Amino acid sequence: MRHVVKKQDGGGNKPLSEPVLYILMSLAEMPRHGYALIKDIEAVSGGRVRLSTGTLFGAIRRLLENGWIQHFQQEDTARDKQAYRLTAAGRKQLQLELDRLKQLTRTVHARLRTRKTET
Amino acid sequence: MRHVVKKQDGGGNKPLSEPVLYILMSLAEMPRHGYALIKDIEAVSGGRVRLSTGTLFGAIRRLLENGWIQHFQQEDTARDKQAYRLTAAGRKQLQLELDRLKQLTRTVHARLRTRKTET
DNA sequence: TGACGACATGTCGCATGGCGACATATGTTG
DNA sequence: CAACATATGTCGCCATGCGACATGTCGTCA
Repeated sequence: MRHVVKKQDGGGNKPLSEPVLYILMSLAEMPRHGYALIKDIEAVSGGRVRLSTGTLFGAIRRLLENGWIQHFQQEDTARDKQAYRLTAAGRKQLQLELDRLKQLTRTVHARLRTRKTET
Repeated sequence: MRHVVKKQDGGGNKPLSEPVLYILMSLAEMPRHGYALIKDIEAVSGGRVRLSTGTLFGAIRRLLENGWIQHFQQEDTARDKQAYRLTAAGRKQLQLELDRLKQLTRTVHARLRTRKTET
């Protein structure tokens, strides 16, 4: 008997993880498939963020379940490429995260200079 | 026989978790004990971030091991309060995280407006 | 032609970490 | 004294990150 309570996030309080944030960010520009995401994220982060496929496809599955991204059919779908695109909900989440990030940055910045005690 | 390879982070590439970031931020202002951290973080985040003690003391233990914070003796140590203070290393990490955050914010901001395809 | 590297998608299992629930004790106040 | 805030800590579940492995295609170059 295990009532596994779905941790459904109604309020949307928890911060996005770095992989998720980068994926949404990448898709905000244009639809991409998995491998392209890895390459783009590596490029846009200056080589610092390199997603492993384990991370990527796990995150993609959850994002699809969330409805933050969805499958996207490209006209020139050459091979087995499955592109994804950001949904309106996903874009909204990204915007919210950006706001959170800005707020956080301001707060940290302030705290780093308001040192009250010298040691 | 399990040679558990210490994931010692030489480069310092991974982002700080939200709890850790807030703890360092709070201690950047002044030394505090555990309970005071919880209260301060809740206040400074506008009530959004409420650390559970499970999260807090786990994080504190790791931060002590890292050498990013250390015990701090208050003169008026009334009871069993154990205060912590940020070390130079911890302050440096917080500064690095701030830089990372600023960079990230800029990038996300840019991507959210450079939409290349309309759907 | 065969080998190699880039492209592309996916699974598995381990370690880490967040967090709710619980346990305990003291100080404060109506 | 009852109730609540202060204060510190543990335990166990579960979600997630991520390296390792598996598999297949495509282009190209010796």
